[in-house]
Amino acid sequence: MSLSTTLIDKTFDPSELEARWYAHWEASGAFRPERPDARPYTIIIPPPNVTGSLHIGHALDNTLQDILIRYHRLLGRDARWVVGTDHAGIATQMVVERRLAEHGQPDRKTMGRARFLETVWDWKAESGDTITRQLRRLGASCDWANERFTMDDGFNTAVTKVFVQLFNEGLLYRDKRLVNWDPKLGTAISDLEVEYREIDGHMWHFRYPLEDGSGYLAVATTRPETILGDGAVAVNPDDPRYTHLIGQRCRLPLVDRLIPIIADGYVEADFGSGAVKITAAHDFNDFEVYKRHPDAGIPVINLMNPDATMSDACPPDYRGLTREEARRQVIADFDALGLLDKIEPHRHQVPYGDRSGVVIEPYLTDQWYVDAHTLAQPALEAVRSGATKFVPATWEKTYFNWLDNIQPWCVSRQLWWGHQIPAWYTPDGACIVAESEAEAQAKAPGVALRRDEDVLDTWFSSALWPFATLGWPENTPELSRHYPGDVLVTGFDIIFFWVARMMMQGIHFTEQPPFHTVYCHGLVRDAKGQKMSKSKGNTVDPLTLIDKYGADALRFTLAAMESQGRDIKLDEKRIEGYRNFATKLWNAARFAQSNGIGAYGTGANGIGGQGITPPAATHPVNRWIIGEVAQTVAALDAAMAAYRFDGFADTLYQFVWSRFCDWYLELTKPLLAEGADAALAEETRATAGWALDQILVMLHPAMPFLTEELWHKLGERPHDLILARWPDAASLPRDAAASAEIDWLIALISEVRSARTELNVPPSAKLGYSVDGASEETSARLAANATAIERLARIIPMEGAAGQGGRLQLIVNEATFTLPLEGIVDLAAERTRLEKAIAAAAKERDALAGRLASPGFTDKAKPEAVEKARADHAARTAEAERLGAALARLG
RNA sequence: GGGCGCGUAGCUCAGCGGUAGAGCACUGCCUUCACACGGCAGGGGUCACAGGUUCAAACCCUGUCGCGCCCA
Repeated sequence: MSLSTTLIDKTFDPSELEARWYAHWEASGAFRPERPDARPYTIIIPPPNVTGSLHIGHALDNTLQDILIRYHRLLGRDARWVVGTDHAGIATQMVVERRLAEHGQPDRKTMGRARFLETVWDWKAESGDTITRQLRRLGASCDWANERFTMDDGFNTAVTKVFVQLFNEGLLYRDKRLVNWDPKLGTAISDLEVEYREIDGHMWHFRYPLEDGSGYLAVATTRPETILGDGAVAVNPDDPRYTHLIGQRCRLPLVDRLIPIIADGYVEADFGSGAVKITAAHDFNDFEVYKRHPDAGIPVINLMNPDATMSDACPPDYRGLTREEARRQVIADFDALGLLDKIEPHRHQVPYGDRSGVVIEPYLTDQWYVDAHTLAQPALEAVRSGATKFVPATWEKTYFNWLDNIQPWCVSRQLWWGHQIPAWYTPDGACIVAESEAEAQAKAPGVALRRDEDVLDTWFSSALWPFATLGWPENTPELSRHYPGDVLVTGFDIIFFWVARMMMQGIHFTEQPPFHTVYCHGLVRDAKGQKMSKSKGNTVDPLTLIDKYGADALRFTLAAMESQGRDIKLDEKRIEGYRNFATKLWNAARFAQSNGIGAYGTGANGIGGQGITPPAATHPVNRWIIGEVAQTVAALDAAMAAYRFDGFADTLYQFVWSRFCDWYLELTKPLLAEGADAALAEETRATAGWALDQILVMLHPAMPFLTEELWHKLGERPHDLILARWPDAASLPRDAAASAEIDWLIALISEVRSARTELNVPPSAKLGYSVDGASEETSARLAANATAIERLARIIPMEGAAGQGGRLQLIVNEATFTLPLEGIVDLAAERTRLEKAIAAAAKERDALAGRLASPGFTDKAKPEAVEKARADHAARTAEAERLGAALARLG
């Protein structure tokens, strides 16, 4: 591609230039320039699912990260955005299994583990670059050259080492506990993968005959099928209805088993019948009760097979039935025995697998657990001490709450796709944990070993992402340079998944928290505020939006709407508006180019195009815009330091459109016109070129494509914009006198325009004016800015005083401007206009007077506030007086 | 049941102690030599409600009402 300067086209086509620039940046290594002496700046991407595709939440998350990375790269930091994808165990395995079914191929079990895994790797190879391609469309300037994957060899080494070390430290162990079992997927799943749905169910009341034949105990349950596994009945110790039964036994119908009646505070007397069946193997609460009563002899009976059909532990009649069939059968059998007391409608929470959509079964199995409670303590301390900060800080509470109550973390999954657990079993059931089979074998010479078939929870490996991506467990230069990272940018909904686990493992294995800041953004919702979901059909595809409006417009929209974690209601109108903004800048650059304004410091003077130091401008408008740039840079720096992406975008929007385009370009048109002072024109072209360059740099983090294109269109450059230098606010000159003059000029022009419109003066009519009470400074300014005033306000000075007829009068500071409008102006309309202005000034004057007179204000308020009130009061008083005089002159 | 957050212009949202802001939408005018994806000007808010603190409250405190989310 040619980087030579060319004329800027009349139309701006985002798609063409986006593809061109992205390829160029990536090929030229611009995403990670060699900066060995610079301070590192590191962001670790929350790795997207390798077989997923980019949704609008990713677009937000990665836009924010890219803005941070590009900003810091422009600041000269050794910026690195570590990128890669997650193998996403369950999700990916499900996708592949579904594809096999769709294509009529043998299922997983039929084809066997080895062939199935080959199929998954094939699928990963085929579809795995979809999401990374989409990230590129967005403009994400990641370090692709070092892309990682949570199942690559290096990761496998890291995962194995972590597993073995935690095991050796006693922080990882095998245990038989209840897990959330997904009978459809045939695996344990995380608490976080369980969603509770409100279901209209029933509360069945059954009669359990007392052992001594003295009657029945009514037991209420929502899950009759688990009666077959009951090991006890519990009542509240303070429930007078049942105290006499505590310690007795009752006979479990259908099973004909005697079970104890125990007392436990967990039972609520006024819920159900006040007597709760205890099925330790199928209910989390019941399991806790069981553990609290070790002497009660409560049996733990696993009623189900892994697919949730009834197991051989049930009486013969129920074996092989599904959960649902068993429920119906149990109810019918109780009814037949006359032991069904009553059925009440009952709305309750039922756990469902968020991926499989089936009811989750609390299920007693052998699994591997991590002692999360122990690992959580340093992770909590890191945030308490401020070593890691949440932005906004309110999310710390969520983090604390979750880690404070964390349970042992079940890390084994009955899947094939994932890191296989490095544990081997001897024929007599002994378990050997080792980094390799050879090592395991060495510990048990001559014994046949069988490897644990299960794999690790995806989050077990994701937790290592911030350091394993940098080469850990090797002590690589990359690791020492880029770890810990600077900021993790993620949705608040993922604090439990990502943040907490990365903090726990990061601190345990590297002794440092993996990032000093966690920025949590909100969810992207549709324009009505509904959460987007495929089932609702209200999702928006970021790629479609990019096609329609350009990546820059989408990025800018997401940044502008991101205000510290609040959810974003995405309205396409907003994107359209920022597309218009991009077009505005494009046209401004086109205008600049047609006026001989180009890359600052290139061409004849050839300073090299760095454009850091502004030209030594003499004209107030040029000195003013340099000061405005300085102010803008400072505001942008402050916004970035505070992670205020909305403030960053808004500052740019206002500066580019409302300052640079609306005023600077308009005010300098006369200075560039034919016949204007040549030296001044040259100065103005230089200043405009410089200011435009700074705009491109400042806007680049948010709109990288458009700005890079214009950067090159405007002149020969020694380097791409992506590698330019961010302006230094402190070193830019600010001229208070020039600012005051231009502010005055803008106020004057605005006053005139406003009055003209109000009095229906035709826009084309050029009016004469005279001025009274003008200070020397104002007179000088009027003379110096005569051309701009004529052009933008369409008024020219006239000889002599105004006559007695119709006239338009306006006040700017101390001066009164009179525009005779004999026959044109409607006297009544002008009177109304002046009266309105007087009323406004008087209202403020009186309010200020009231405040100044009120007791306490002058001695209790801050001196600055008092001073400002006095100054404002004086100004409003004078304004009202001058307007009053003007009204009097109308006659 | 516990916790968090939100109610500011028609819409979407900033502002969080010193005279109410932005974008979009709306109204009027403008085929002005960068841009109609534009220019100029304008209308529109008792900042949910009720108390309190303060010289001063959209902003701090308490309560009420309405909405949302998370955890159990």
